[in-house]
Amino acid sequence: MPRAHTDTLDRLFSAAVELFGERGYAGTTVDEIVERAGVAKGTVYYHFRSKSELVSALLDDGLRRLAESFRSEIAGAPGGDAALRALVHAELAYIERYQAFSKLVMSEMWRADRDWRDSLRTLREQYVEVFAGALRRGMAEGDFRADLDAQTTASTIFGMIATAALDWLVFDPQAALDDVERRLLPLVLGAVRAPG
Amino acid sequence: MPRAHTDTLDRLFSAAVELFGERGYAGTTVDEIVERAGVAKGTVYYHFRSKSELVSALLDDGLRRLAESFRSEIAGAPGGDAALRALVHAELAYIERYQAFSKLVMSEMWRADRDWRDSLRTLREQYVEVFAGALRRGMAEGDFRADLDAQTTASTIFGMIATAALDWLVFDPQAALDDVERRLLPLVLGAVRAPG
Amino acid sequence: MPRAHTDTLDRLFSAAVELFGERGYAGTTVDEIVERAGVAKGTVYYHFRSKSELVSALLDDGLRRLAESFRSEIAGAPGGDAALRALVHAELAYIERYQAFSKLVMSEMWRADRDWRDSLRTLREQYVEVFAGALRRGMAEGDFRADLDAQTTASTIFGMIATAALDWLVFDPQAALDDVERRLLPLVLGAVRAPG
Amino acid sequence: MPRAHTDTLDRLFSAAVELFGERGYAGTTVDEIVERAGVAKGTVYYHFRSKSELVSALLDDGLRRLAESFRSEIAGAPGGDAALRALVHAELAYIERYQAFSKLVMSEMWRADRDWRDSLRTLREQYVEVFAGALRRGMAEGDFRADLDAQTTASTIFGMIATAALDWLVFDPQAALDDVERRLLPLVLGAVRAPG
DNA sequence: AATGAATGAGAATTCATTCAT
DNA sequence: CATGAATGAATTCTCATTCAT
Repeated sequence: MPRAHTDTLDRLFSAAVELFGERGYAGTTVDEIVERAGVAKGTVYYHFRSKSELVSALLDDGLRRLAESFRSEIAGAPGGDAALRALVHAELAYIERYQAFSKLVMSEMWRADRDWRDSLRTLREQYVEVFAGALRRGMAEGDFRADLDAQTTASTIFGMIATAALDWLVFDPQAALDDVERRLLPLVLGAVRAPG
Repeated sequence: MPRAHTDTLDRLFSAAVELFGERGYAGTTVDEIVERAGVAKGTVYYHFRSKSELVSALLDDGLRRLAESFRSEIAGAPGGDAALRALVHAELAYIERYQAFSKLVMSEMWRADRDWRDSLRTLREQYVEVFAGALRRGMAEGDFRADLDAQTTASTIFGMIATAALDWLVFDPQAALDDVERRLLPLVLGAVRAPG
Repeated sequence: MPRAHTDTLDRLFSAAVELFGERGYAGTTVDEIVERAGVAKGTVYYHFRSKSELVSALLDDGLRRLAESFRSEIAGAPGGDAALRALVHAELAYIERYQAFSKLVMSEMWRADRDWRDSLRTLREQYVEVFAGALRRGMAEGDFRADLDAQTTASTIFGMIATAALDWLVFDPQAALDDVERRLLPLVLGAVRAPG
Repeated sequence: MPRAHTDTLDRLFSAAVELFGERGYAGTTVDEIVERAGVAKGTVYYHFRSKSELVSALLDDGLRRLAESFRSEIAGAPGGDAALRALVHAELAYIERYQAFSKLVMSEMWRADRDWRDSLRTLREQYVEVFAGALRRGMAEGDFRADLDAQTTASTIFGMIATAALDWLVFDPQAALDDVERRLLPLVLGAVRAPG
């Protein structure tokens, strides 16, 4: 029964990402994960060499999903401005859908000494590159200011969206995503648009 | 050889904040803290009921410092625009000076079930209020767009500055603070300024 | 090498009861227990939430054994007098066989603020009730004085036997149980028998 | 001011005996003692070499008091029977007055490995000897059974009274001492009196 | 005579990992 | 594939004791 395998892994992934998001990597125990997943403790070590390999797999998985989400969102955008709007929407939607994963990433991003450090670096490079691409298009089209440094602007805007989204989820959870987007979008566009 | 009370606590605080910033709360052991502080293990438990109470005290202390820094920075600013520039500078300077504390705050801000949850809430409210004040002045003076929601804009801009600063410290540490500020300031001002 | 579940718990129980009997609860370390039991330290915490829960389990176990021992002893006794003789014998035999447990109970019985307080209360109620039953039979049959208060007499006689037995074990260990019983029985019977 | 010294020691003694009675020797910390006594921690080590020396001093003190109480009580008793009645009264009164000390003694009496083991042995020998003296007088006068072993009977009766008294204090504290004595006395006298 | 900050060895508890089934 | 009892090193926390004041 091939379903069984996938099912077990899915339960493990969901439980792990939720808990890591809530309590952080070091603050989450394997016991808590297996309890929430409803599987036995040995099962984790049947599928993964260690706790840190579990988190690596988790990051790689989430990373793949984020990249896909960004790429498909930006695909049909006619210009840099439209692409940036689409990315704001995509990032907010992603964070809403994968809250736990997003919290995990924001909490562990600045750590120095982790085994899965590289997964996070790759994650960051990918999304920064997608944002930077949209920015460069907008600059080339004259919509965005020409003096922007695409790289740093990209990571700054990514962080701006991420903190706004998490702030909303944690401190004002009953607000609608649409409202958040409506308030955030002018700030993002204002930050990069050419004046006049 | 008993030390002066303040000295012992200072050493403990410095060591703890550095390590928590580097490795997170759960990733840091009390042994590591006391070794770096050069005090005995019992000393932590003489002054604090537990490891988590040490973090609370740490947060309260850093919070006080941040609020002071903001208030003194903003004091002489002639208007909303100048105040916002001053706050960008102050936040960057604070994060550079208290890197470890800043990482700690960013890592723990989104956690749900921590003992020091309240300290973090208070911290957030205070700095959001300072930013919101500057924004309201700028809106009243016509420099900033009139349709801004001061609260959410404030927290978004704070997060924008914080992620930019941490990104710089972690991924591009040899860059100068001045450069970061020069690249960041137009984005922040563009985000809130009235067009035209 | 995992052992059968029952075996591990048995070894833990035996080791713990011996040590608690010798040194008291607070005077016994978990390290000493696991060393004597020949298991790893984590095993205690796999089976019990804490050291104090181990004591509770121990008390509940010993309590069950004592109740069984009393009930089977008294079963065939033809009258109150015979039942009381049987109980004296049963209690002495129990204390000789479960010395450590008995010392533990006598040491902790008068404590106010323990986690296992309820286990001890139940223990006391059960044995007092068995003694009181025998006393009531003897009173109804006219062998025992009619003015006895069955409850308080029961607990007094239980304590009388217990202190005599422990005194013997601690201060005169080479004496035979038979001798102790021979010297004790007239005192017990004299205490309750109707004169004449 | 010579009062001060005595006062401090008194507070220390009271606090220590109460806590040792409630929680046992090993279960009581020096911190708890000094907190209840309202003195600083160093004070204990100014007056005593160690925690175990404090308990030794405590035992010696209580022991002296018990011996005095017994001796004065028995002094005017005309015969063995009257002396035994007086001792029952004295022991009950002592336990009521020095509850904590009594609990301490009963809880630690059966331990093997204590520093102050000898103090307890001496205590036991003294009170057993007083009871044995009364018994011997009663046997000589023909009031008590001639086949009693004075030593074991003495310790048994002491334990009988002690457990009855503690049982009363712990499990039925609102009862009056007089009632306890009235119910206990016939049992004690019945245990040793010559029949007929 | 008394204090209380500081100590560090030792005790309780946690937790990632292993392995026989 | 999956289990869960067992492990033991690492970790948090305790507490009797010291000592400069």
